[in-house]
Amino acid sequence: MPIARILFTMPLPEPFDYTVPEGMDLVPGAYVAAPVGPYDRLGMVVDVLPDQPGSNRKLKAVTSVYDVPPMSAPMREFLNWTTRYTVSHPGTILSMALRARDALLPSPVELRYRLAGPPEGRITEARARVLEQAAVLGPVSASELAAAAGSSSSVVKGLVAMGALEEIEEATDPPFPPPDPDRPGAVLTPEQASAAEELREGLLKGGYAAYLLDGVTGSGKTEVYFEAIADVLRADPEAQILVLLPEIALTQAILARFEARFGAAPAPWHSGLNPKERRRTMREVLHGRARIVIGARSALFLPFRKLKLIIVDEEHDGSYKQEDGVTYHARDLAVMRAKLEDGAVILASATPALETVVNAEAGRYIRLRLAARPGTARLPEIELIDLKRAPPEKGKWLSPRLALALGETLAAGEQSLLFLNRRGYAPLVICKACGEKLKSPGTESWLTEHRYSGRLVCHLTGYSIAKPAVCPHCGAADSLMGVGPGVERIAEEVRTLLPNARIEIFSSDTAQSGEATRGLIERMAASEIDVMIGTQIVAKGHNFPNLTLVGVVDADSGLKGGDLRAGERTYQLLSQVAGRAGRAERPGKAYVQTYTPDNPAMQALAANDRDGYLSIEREVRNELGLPPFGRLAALILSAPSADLVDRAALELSAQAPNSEGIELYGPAPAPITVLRGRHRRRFLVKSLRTVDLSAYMAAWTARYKLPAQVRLSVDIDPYSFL
DNA sequence: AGCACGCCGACT
DNA sequence: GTCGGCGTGCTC
Repeated sequence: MPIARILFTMPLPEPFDYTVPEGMDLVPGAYVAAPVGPYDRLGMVVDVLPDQPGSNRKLKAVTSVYDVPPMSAPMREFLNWTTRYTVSHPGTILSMALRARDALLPSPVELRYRLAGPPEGRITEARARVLEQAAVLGPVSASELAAAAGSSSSVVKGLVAMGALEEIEEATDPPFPPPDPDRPGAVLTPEQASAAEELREGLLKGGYAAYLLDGVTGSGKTEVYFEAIADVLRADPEAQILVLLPEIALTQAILARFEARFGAAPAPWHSGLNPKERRRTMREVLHGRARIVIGARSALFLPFRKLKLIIVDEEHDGSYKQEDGVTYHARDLAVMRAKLEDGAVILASATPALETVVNAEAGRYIRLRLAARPGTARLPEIELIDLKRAPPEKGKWLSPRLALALGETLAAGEQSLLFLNRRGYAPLVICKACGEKLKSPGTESWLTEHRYSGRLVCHLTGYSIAKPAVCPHCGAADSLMGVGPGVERIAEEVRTLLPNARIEIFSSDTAQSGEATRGLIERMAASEIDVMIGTQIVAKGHNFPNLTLVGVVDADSGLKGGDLRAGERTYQLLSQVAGRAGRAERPGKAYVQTYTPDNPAMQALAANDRDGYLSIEREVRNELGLPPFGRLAALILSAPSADLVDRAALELSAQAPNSEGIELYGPAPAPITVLRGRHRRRFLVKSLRTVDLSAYMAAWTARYKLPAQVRLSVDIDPYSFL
């Protein structure tokens, strides 16, 4: 009997072997059930080997095969590659691809009833009412039909027996309506049309290609990639398309734009789906019926049959980096997936990541530029406010210039947006009596005061306490004082400044549910809010036509903190926030408050010189051998006691293989030294671009047997160093 | 991932 | 004296 090598959706290091029962037809990629221990588990065939007659290995048999198309070869290659790249177990990566297991089963069905032939028999009043309703409602369930007719469902059954009604089975998870590429799209500007044309030529040639769609905010990137989607839909009736968006941007608005262009909403995939929606999307994807999928980063792992185009919108967005569990960057993986699928990938952004720009300049990506904003909308004028020269009044955070502009904007009936990337009321709580700064236990991280909830919260560890009445250090009463601004304090200041303005805070505290987020965005769009004060959550692609003033309260905050991408992120965030202003016919104005107006990021921002900023940044990174000019990996060890983790770190350090082009830093206390009761130590590994750093990390960690209670995690290309 | 097996604290 | 805590090891 042949032997099937099966990978299970469990964190096992390798596939297991099973015999293939007589008559079972297995191919690589087939989804199967097979016993692991006492239970049948879901697995995927990675290989089928001929019988090995000499072997007397006792193997269990495969139980059953799922009646669905097997996973495609490029998808399997992609999972293999991701396994190696992220230094994970293959089974863990497989489970990311099979998140909704019931998608492998046919859709459950419901019985529905519709009009059939002429009734044979007496038509009572109740029967007539049911038939009348059946004509109006179309196929519905017996109970719905009976309720509408004011009868009982036995009347419905009676009509079925008479042949007047017909019972049909209808899928609970119906297929998604197919998109129509030939509906009229937006009228493209000449610039958009030429970008769309270049894409079309490339896409019709087929094969792998990567594009950077580099267009300022509001330049119509979406319209351009809509045309690329239409081209791919037309060219191949089986081709599937994946559109990746940052989770926060997956709103009703973007779905509505797809629906307007293609006559049907795309299949959605994001963390907010319920199990039924999840299995529906996954089933339609794996059968190849869902043509367009729009999703957050995890949609990259859906088992498409024939994925020909991937679009990564807002490709610079930090939320594409998955930070816990298996760490990956969805943009980088999307490029690899397109390569393996022999398809195309389009990275779209107004502020592309340095990595992406460098790839484009090296010729690895084809760059398409969109410079103009369509219609009359213009990029806002950006003015730096030097806080050293024009400081706010004592105890205030808004400089006179910005305060004045807020008043003028309100008087003109227009909207303002203040941006401050600090949640809560005050980022630091200090005791006036003893000078103690309140910290999260076991860390050096300050507690933030939240007046809204009356609590002190650690934003790194999630630790929170009710604000104490006395100082926990010296016991002084009424001595605790919040220092520095958070969005709540700015809101308070604006309330004093503009008592009649309608003010709202937009942060992860006030927009905890998708519904709350949507509500805020809709009210802002409908001009029901005069001043919105938000954290970086506001810096996404929302369109507020009446927004004409943007104020950046503390542009310097992002530049602190030793993160290698801090400068780049600040630049992106600020130009995105500034880009919120004046998207419709009104010109916008942005004020950026800073203590470091001479910083290259600030200068480039004021001059609207993105490329100038990037070239400064690339010099620095090139000199230091940092990404994208070198590779970086982090390794974090954790254990319940500092002693244990220190000993393990020392041993691990001694076992590090010596290798050309590798520099090892650490062990050092990880930036969050204690997390959920575990002490953490971190290594940083820097290598040349030419080194396979994943392989190095795998080799290093494989040769070391972890002591009990010590855990290890590897993050290839870490973004946050926390 | 589950699940069983196995050694140390508070209970009917 | 047991019930049960979760640490460790195993699953073709």
